[in-house]
Parts: sequence; C-alpha cells; structure tokens
Amino acid sequence: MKESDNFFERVYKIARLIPYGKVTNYGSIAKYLGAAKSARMVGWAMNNSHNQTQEVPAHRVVNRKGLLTGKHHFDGTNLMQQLLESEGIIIIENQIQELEKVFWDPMKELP
DNA sequence: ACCATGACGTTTC
DNA sequence: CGAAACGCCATGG
Repeated sequence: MKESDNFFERVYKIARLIPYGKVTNYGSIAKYLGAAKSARMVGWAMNNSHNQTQEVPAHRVVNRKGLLTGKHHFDGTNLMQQLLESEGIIIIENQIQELEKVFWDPMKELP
C-alpha cells in the first residue's frame, strides 16, 4: 500500500522467523526494528497482517508478560492458545508458562 | 486539523 | 510490591 508498509513488512518478516515452539514480544521486535517505543505499531502491524498474502504466525507474538492479549483478534476465542499449545507451549488463563523457556529474542538470536 | 483509540512498555505514586 | 498514569507512533473519525 505505502512505503510505510516496509515497517510492517519487517514485523511480518521477524514474525515468520520465529522458530517453532517459540514466542516473542512486541517490544523486542520493535526494538530490533529500531522503534523500541513503537511496540504498539508492531501490534498494529499484526492487525494488518491479515492483509498480507503470506500468513503471519501472529500467535507466536505476545506481550511482554507472555499474556495472549491479541487472542481476541483471532478467529475464535481460544484459537491462539490452541495453536501455541500445539507447538508445545503451555498456556494457562491466556498466560504463557515457562515464558523464559519459550521466549525468543530476535536481537539475541538474529544477527 | 484535532480528538480518540489501540495485539505495548516503562516509569511513578 | 501493586496499581495507575504517561509516553510513543500510527490510523480512524
């Protein structure tokens, strides 16, 4: 749509780079993109991710607390949780357990 | 052009 | 230690 999509594209790119069974938070992605204070925009990008032809594993992106805040934006109610649990991630009350264990930091893992 | 909202995060009381 | 307020950036009305 616009050149600004480049920013969103980065987010989608990172989101797709998230390994199986791992999750990350918006802040880390935003920081990796150089917009550490734009964590909200990352969420916005995810919202727009539906516009992308390629599917984005937005279910692997949660907030810093490991809370599935965006699950409400998914198709169903527990779809996001279902997907994550399917990858071996334990979630209780929309809260990811062993977050440190499944957490994936792009700045740390990616060059 | 201004006000309000949002899949967040950090700082302050 | 817990809750509340503020800050940031972009999009919508």
